[in-house]
Amino acid sequence: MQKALIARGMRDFLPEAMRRRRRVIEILSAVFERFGFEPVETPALERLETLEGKYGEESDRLIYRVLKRGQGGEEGESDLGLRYDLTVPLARLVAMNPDLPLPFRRWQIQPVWRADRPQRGRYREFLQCDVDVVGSSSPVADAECIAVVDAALTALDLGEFEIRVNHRRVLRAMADVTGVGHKETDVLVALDKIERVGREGVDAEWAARGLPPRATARLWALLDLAPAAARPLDALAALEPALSEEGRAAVRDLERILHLVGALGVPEARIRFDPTLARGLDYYTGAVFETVVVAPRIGSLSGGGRYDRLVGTFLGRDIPAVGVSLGLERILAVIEEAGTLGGPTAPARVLVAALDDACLPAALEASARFRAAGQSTWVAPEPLPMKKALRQADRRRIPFAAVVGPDEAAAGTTFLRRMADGAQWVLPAADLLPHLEAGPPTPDATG
RNA sequence: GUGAGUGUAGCUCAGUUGGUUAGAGUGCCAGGUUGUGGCCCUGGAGGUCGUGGGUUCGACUCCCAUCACUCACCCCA
Repeated sequence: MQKALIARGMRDFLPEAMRRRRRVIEILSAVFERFGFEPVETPALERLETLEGKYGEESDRLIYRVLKRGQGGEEGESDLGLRYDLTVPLARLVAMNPDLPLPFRRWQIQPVWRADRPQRGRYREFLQCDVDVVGSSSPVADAECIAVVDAALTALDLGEFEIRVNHRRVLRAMADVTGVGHKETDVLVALDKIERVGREGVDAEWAARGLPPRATARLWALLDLAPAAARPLDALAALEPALSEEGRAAVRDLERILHLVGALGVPEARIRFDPTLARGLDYYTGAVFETVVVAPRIGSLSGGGRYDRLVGTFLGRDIPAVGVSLGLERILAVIEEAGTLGGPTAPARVLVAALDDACLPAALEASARFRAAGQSTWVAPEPLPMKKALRQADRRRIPFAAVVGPDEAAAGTTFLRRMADGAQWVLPAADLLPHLEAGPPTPDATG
C-alpha cells in the first residue's frame, strides 16, 4: 500500500471549509462587481519569460517551473511556470488585447503558487482576489483601489483594520535628500522591518549595510516628521517641505489620493500614512498600500499599488495601472480568529431514508418532491432501521428526518420528524412541505 | 535557502531513572427488548510507538540518519 500524503504547502478543503470559502468569495466578487469591475480568468501556467524578472531577484526563485515535454525536460530545461500572482498575467493579457477599451477594470479570483516554506497563514498554493484599473494614471483609480478594499473588508465584517499607504517616490526622495540615494534598497529593506525589530534593530541593520551614521540620523529626523499617530494628511504636510521636488510631487499625489478616498466614503481613521511601508514587488512605481489587522498576528491581508511600467514590458509602450490583491486565506484566518463564523453546517435540510428495500421507491418519491420544491435532500442509499436513520440525521445536523416504512408505504404517507424538538408527523405527500418550511433554519456557518 | 522544535489509537494527548500483555479522553461499532437521535450505563474493535540503522541481555524511552509536520528568519497574500 502507498501512504496517502498531500504535497507540502498544499491543502484539501473539506465541505465545512468549502462552504466558508465560497461564502467569502461570493461577498468579495459582489463588492468587486458593485465597483464596476469585470471578471477575468487566466491560465495557471504562463511562459517562463512572462513571469521572470518582474518580482525581484529573490522572488524569481519562488516561481514553480514546469519541465519541458520530451527531450528538453529530461535535461532539466523548463519553459513554463505556475503564475506567481495575478498582476503580471493581467499585464500580459492587456498587452495581448489592444482593443480592450481603457481604462480596463477587472477583478479576478484564482490560485497562485509560490515555492516558499509554508507557515501560519502562508501556503504554496493560495487564492488571490485582485482588482486592478489598467489605463488610467488618475489618482481616482488609486483611490478606488483603496475604497474597494475598505468596502470588501467591511462587507466581511472583519473588525478593526488599517490601510497603510506610502509612495515609492517618497521613499526614494527620503534616501536622496539624506545622501544615500545610491543605497535606496538597503534603506528600504531594513526600514521595512521596523515593526518587528524596532528602531534599534533598523539602526543596527543600516549600519551593517554600510550606511553612515550621519545619514541614518537624518533619515530618522525625516521619519519623525510623519509620526504614526498623526492624521495622514497632517503627516504628509509635515514631511513635504523636507523633500526634493520629486518627493514633494509624490506627497502631493498621495494627498490627492487620500482626499479622493475620503470622498469615496472611507473613514479617515482607517487610513494611515506609513513612510516605512516599502513592499517587495519590483514593479511598483507610485502609491503602495497594505492592509493589516490587529487581531491575529499574520501578514498583511491585502497589498497593492501603482505599476505604470509593467504593461509596457509586454507592449513596448507604457500603460499606467494600479491594483490591489486580497489574500483569501488570511481573510479566513481573521474570520476564524474573530469567531464570527457561527456553528457547524448541515449538508441538507432533510434526510430521507427507507426502513427496508421495498420502501425505497416510496422514499425516493418523497425526496424527489422535496428537491422539486427546492429543499436540499440527503438520501440514505441503504435501508436503515429507524434508530440509525435518526442518528444519521442527528450527526449530520440535518434538521428533518423523513422515513418511509411498510406502514407509510401502504398508506401513501411519510413519517417526518423535526430533530430539534422531536415533533413528528405522519403525513400524505401534499402536507409534507409546509412542515419542512416552517421548521428552524438549516444550520449554516455563513448565515 | 537558514535556525529551532515535534512525530505514540481516526482526533487530542499520557507513558515515570531503558524492564513483562503501551494507556486515557473523545470518536467509531454493538447492546440497555417491540419502527425513535442527543444524555447516561455496559461491552467491543482499533497502534509495525513516523521510517531505517545503531547502543543494550532488553528501546516508545538513549545515539545517528532520513522523512513529515510546526514555529521563527527571509519574503510575502
